[in-house]
Amino acid sequence: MATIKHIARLAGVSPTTVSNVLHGNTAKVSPAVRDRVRAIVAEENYAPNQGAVMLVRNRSRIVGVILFMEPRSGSTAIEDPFVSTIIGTLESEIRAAGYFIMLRATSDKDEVLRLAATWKLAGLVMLCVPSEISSAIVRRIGSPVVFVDCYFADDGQAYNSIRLDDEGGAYGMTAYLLSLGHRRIAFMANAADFPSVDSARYDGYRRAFGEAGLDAPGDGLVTVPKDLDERLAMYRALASEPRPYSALFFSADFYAVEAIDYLSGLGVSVPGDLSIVGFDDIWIARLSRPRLTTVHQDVVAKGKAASGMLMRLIHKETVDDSDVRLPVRLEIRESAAEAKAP
Amino acid sequence: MATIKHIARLAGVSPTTVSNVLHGNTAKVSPAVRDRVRAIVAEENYAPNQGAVMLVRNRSRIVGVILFMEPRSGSTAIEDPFVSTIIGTLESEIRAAGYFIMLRATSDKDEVLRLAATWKLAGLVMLCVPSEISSAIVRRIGSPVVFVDCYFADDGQAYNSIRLDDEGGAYGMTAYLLSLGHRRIAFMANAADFPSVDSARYDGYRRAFGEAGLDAPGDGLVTVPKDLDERLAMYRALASEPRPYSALFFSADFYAVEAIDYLSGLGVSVPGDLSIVGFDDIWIARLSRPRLTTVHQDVVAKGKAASGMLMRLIHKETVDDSDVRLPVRLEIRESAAEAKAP
DNA sequence: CTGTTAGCGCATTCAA
DNA sequence: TTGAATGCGCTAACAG
Repeated sequence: MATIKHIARLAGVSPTTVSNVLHGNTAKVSPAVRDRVRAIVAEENYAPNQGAVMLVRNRSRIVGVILFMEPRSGSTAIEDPFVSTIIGTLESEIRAAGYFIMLRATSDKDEVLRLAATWKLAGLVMLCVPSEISSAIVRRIGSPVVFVDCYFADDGQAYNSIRLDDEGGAYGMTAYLLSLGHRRIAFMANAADFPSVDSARYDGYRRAFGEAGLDAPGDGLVTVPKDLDERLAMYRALASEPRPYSALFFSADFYAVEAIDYLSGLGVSVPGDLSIVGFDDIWIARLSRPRLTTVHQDVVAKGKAASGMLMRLIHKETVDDSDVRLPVRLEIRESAAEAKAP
Repeated sequence: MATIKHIARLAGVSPTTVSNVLHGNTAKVSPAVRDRVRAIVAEENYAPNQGAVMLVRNRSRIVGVILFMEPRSGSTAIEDPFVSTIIGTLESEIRAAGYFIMLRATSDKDEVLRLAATWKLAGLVMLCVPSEISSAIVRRIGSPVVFVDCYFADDGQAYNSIRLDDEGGAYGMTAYLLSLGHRRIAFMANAADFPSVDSARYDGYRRAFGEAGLDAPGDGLVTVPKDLDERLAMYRALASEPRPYSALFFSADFYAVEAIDYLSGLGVSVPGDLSIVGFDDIWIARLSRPRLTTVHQDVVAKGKAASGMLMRLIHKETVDDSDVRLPVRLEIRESAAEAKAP
């Protein structure tokens, strides 16, 4: 293992000089020495011991990417296509910025705190964290944190946040369904606890009814179970006559695609018998049959925004907008159609 | 930031004693002191400075997860559903073993070497690495490495490897297609350069023909372009009359699903006009219409096997089987049917 | 322009 | 049973 001391010995200079060359403090080093040292550094394949760097700077070049995990949701949320896309984008952005990625799935705020402390993390990106947790973390952590797709309690704290125009997207989709003549529209979400992505989308859903001079159905909010079997039972109930709804607006494409697939198997025609739409536009949305009408978001832009904001925070540059709301757009494909006349 | 020294001061003992308590060297510490120190450690939320630990042990508790990336393939391979599933599994397994995950996508062997050196990695898991690279890495790295889904040049080196029975799986699928009466079967892969996953699967394809007393078509190996537009052009060519093949055996579900979708849009009936099958059984395979007939692999088992083997290597335990071949099975769904009589 | 030195937090050896 | 001393590799302040 090449060390600075080792390089210095080979070059016949002191460790400090090597360190200066490595850090580009070339003003302090003669060109001849600089080139000689550089050659040896390259030749010996020198790589700094990041442990030593951490120790002396009290900071590492690691960015923690924290994936919030439901306590009981078994193994892995990473295979969610949305999550994997954002992780992929974050990886390439953070790497390009010269940092290293530590990936961790957890549901425990203390674990996040411990991770940041033990590795002296340069910063963190937190995905899909509920508000109690983000609040506790922001209050007690030393490193800069950027939250992606999180909503926060109104507790007067400052959060650096990248999210979507969830309310507006859901508003647009609901307005579109209303324009097709649907009135019995269900908003389907895991849980619309306030504040959260789902609650913001639910707000948009209700606003669309309100602005159309209509009341949202009293039973318009439907909880999607996490358990697959329970979910399939729910799909069956939604399909059986008399159909309780004419359109299902899922807050996540994943479930929408699953529902389309399952209901097609049951002989329900989508969108002939039932319109089904989603939110997110994950890449399989256009592979489903019929292709899913959904709300499109730009996940790559989201990853870039998150990593860009984090880097500015790390470098203590000013962040003009610390609550970015990325736009979304309605992506009309085939899974929603005009409501049948009653 | 709580340090050992800090804890020691609070407990009125020496740093050494605190260290002994933390490491469970309880034989050297009186029970009273032990409990007092433990209480303070918990209260102060002590977390060791991993930089210092790295420095003194010359080893970190980080496992590198390296995702091989085609040099020109743009951003992110992580969103490949197979890759995201295996990363998710690795994350949970490695975390459970008490290690941290450093995720990195790269196509550069020197970068891998530098990563291992600079972070004193405890071990590495390398995904889908071509043989030239694995050979160079294994020769020059200090840390244990487990390769997942890699094939190796016959260079006499020892590789720790987890992979599938690729040859057998492709054999089984091809035999199945032959039993349906297909003869004009194309084997569709990005590149069947030897040695690789694709070449092993291609071997299985040819063996099935051989054992049936048949010759594989001379034009049986078809290269799938990486570029989407080129791929779509190829699908069109495959669909136009006279159809060059009656069945397409894709070496990856991803392309099979894409082809089914695209060709359905062109009015080609699958499997009526053309049988299409895949390999891997990614989760969207059962969402496609028709559902994809494919070769199923157990990705979770693969992740567990990889992490388990790596942990044994890290702890210098003996590894009985350093070249694990996980079984696969034919998953017959709907996308392949009997060949039409000519 | 170059070298000497101190100290970051921890594990470990040796001494008490 | 406890503590003092050492050194891991590096950066930065300072001295030459």
